Amino acid sequence: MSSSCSRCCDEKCASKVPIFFGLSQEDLKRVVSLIVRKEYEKDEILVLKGSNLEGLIIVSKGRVKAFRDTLEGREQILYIFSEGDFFGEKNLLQNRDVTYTVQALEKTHICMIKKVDFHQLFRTNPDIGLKVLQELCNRLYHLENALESIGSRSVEARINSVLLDFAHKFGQTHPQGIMIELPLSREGIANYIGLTRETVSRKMSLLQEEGIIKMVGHKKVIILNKEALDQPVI
Amino acid sequence: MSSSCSRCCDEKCASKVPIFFGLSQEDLKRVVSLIVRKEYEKDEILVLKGSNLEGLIIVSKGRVKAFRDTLEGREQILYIFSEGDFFGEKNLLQNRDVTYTVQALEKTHICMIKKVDFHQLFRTNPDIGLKVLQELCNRLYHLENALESIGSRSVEARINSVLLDFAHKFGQTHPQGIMIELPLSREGIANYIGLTRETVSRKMSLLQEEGIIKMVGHKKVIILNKEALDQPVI
DNA sequence: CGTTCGATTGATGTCAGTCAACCCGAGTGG
DNA sequence: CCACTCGGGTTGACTGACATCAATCGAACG
Repeated sequence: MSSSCSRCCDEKCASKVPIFFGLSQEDLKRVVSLIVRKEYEKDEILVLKGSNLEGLIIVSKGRVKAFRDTLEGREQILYIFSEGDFFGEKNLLQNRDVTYTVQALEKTHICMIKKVDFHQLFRTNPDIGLKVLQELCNRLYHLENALESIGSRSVEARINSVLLDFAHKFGQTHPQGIMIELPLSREGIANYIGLTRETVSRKMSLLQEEGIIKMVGHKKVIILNKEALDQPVI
Repeated sequence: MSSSCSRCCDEKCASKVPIFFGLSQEDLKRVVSLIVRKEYEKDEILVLKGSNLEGLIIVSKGRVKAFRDTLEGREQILYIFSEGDFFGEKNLLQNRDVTYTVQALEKTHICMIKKVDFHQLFRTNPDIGLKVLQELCNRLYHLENALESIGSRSVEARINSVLLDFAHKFGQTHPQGIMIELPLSREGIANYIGLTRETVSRKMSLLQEEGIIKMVGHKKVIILNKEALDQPVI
């Protein structure tokens, strides 16, 4: 837990996280000393909806999904958190229970800062509060966009927007366009945008036929024509 | 603008707003001195998507809707803000343009605090930052719920959840149940939950036939059986 | 090479959207 | 006080797109 390697990882973790950008060396060291690390295997549950979380959790490696079970029995995926993202902020300030279940999509490392420690940090470094505020604004922005595109009745628009979203978050430049390592299965994508896996499958096949994307196996996609995805679909 | 009446209204305004709860008398007075008031008639636009907003806007009387125009030409309503709610926070901290258009649903009074003034206030009263943080968490919570219910394919679930939402925000106790003064027309409700006005109409008629709600004119609804709306709908 | 689980494809049914007609209540003017 | 008008709300018939069910495929792993 406190070997020199994990410590170095901690520092890397802390410095990767936007909310700690701009901290002095000493402050950063203090943050690192407060961090508790943990690892999760694929499919492991990090937190369960309705449980009480003892702190703020920052993803330092890997990807997780945050979702709720709908009344119909589906999962509604709300967020995909990856390197540098954090969650658990609602519990930090208010004494709310977690409002979603978080599950690892792959092997994942996290850092946790306990509630009391964060409060302490917050008091001595008001800038961190500002950073958190900004990050929450970003998340609001993300959700507003998601709501707009899901509220949109056009299924194509939803698919396009989720592909662009993934390209933005996980895309790598590639000779033919943008290569995405998909964080979710077809079913996962379906649960993200409120469709069935079959429909997602069909629509993605269509996009491939049209030469807009190219599937590489099932877990990778190359976006060949990004502009086409941005076009308004009626 | 600074007659004794409007001043008294200002104080009422400031004290009604959760983010100013817990301020000392002097601080409250300072806030009041910074407030600029404005009034809007029904249907007037308060801010236009993409424009730049000079400050934080607090609704002190009336109701407004925040929406975006979708690619399909529909409005996607994101929020209904009423007494005590604020918006414009994204512009306050980051230099983002407004991400939605805000329009008055009825005659509305607002208070505005300029960006610089707010920053000043923020520096001398860090607690306000915490309050804003909490409020943003609430809004995240609201959007997550909205996403869950819109993402849900069940149309009934969407209608039920918007009715419960309105009951929570605008409901008055009534001998027969909860009376709601609807902030939106059928079309508005449809735009809120991603349906058509006809479907909203049909489903609400159904709910009335089942004895779960009762419509009073077109603008009021009494919820007779709140529990039924909470039931999982397949 | 075989097994397994996810992805795809096909056939069918259902339900919300669309278009169109009609209703109703509020406001207006005779 | 009633007739008229107008805009939102309701209702009906039809259509089409997505869900559903079922069969098949195929990639990834041992």
